[in-house]
Amino acid sequence: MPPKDAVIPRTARKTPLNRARIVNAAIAFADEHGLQALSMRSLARNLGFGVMSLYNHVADKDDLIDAMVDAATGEIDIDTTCESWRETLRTCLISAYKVMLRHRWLPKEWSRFPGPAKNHYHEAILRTMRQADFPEPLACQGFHALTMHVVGFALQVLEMPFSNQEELAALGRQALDDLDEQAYPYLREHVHFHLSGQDERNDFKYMLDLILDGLERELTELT
Amino acid sequence: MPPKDAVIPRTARKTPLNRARIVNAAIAFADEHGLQALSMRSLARNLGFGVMSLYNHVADKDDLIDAMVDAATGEIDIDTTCESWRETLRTCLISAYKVMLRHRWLPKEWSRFPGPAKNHYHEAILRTMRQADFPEPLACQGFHALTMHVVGFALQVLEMPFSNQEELAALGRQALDDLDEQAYPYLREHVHFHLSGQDERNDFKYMLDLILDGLERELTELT
DNA sequence: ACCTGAACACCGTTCAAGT
DNA sequence: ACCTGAACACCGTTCAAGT
Repeated sequence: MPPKDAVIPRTARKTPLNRARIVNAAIAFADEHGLQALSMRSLARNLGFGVMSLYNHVADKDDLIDAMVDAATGEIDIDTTCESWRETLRTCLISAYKVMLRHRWLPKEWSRFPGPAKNHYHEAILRTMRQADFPEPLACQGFHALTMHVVGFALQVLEMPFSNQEELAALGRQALDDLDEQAYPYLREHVHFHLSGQDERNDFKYMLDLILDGLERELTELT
Repeated sequence: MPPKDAVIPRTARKTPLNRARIVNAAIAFADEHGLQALSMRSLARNLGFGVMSLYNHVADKDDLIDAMVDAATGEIDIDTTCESWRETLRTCLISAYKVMLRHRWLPKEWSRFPGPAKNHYHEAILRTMRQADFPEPLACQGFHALTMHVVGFALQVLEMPFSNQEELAALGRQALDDLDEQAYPYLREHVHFHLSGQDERNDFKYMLDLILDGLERELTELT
């Protein structure tokens, strides 16, 4: 055991940097503090390196964010062992939705040039439908309806800046108080409806099943 | 007519700044160059004022962007003269979609704390359904399905960084070339399908009508 | 009331120099 | 091959001073 302040040989002082370490640290940082708080300088400090060290593994900040998006997208669980096309899509999309909630910065960055993980995810959805004999136009329509639902719903949920149930209630009442009764009676009713907890029909899975119902109906009508 | 370089009295040299002028200039700038190119300094230069003049009318950049979002949202046409709830919603949502395409930065900033114009827009949608005897849960579901479709579809369309048809084709072929045939056969097929122009089922209005169909069906089943 | 330049504390990134 | 500090050209915003 070396004494406390032994001089560690320069080369062994710290494990060397690499792309994956940088990307993971960036994701962890953005998960905790938000993507807009992520700077190259703070990230480097966090890793114990000078800023410019990052640029040996990453072209620029944009390249870093692209890599973050693809790494997070890779967390989507693609289970190919399900019995039906419906179950395959359901589990895959629910997993995608959970990834979006885990990485709250992801939905807004979703519309970047697709990396391999996103291609893999999209391929899986399309393959599932085409191999279940969806005609091409229906597969295309289903693809867009389903993928849009995931990111659209995530955006709509995350748009409210709270994390737990009490915060939601507090913010909801605040919103209610801010809304003029004369000008926005139906909006007030809507907020009140959400606060009352009767809106099970409006959660992610319920509306996902509605889309799947529609696809199933169209598919059986065709055969 | 004063000579070319007559000294204009200081007080009349330029029409004074105000919030609306700043917000409009910011919107025009963001429409042209993208929101990420908008800086307080460039905006002020554009208006012919010093940077700090802006802060007499705007709390900070965030306040400015909030104002931009609400001003753009105010461009949504809310027509209350339609004959049916269906036609009212249809025209309103198509108008909202067009606004999103006109201000390409808007969808990503949509999830900000709602201003009066957004409240007005949301109120109109909810009022239309409730006054057509939609029960509260169905109105809530329809509200979220419809509003999500507008911003979700806009995001998905704008995610492709081209503006005209030729660019689309060029970028599509590029995307095709980049996709490994072995790894992504179905994704290649999908891109090819879009390029072939057979995807009329996947435009904004077609899918909007699908949602409206679903709501109409549920409404008539209930009565 | 409205405008302003200087100054501050930050950015991302280039470059030339280190090992 | 990987790391680095100094420097550059930008940010948003505070402040104190002008009219």
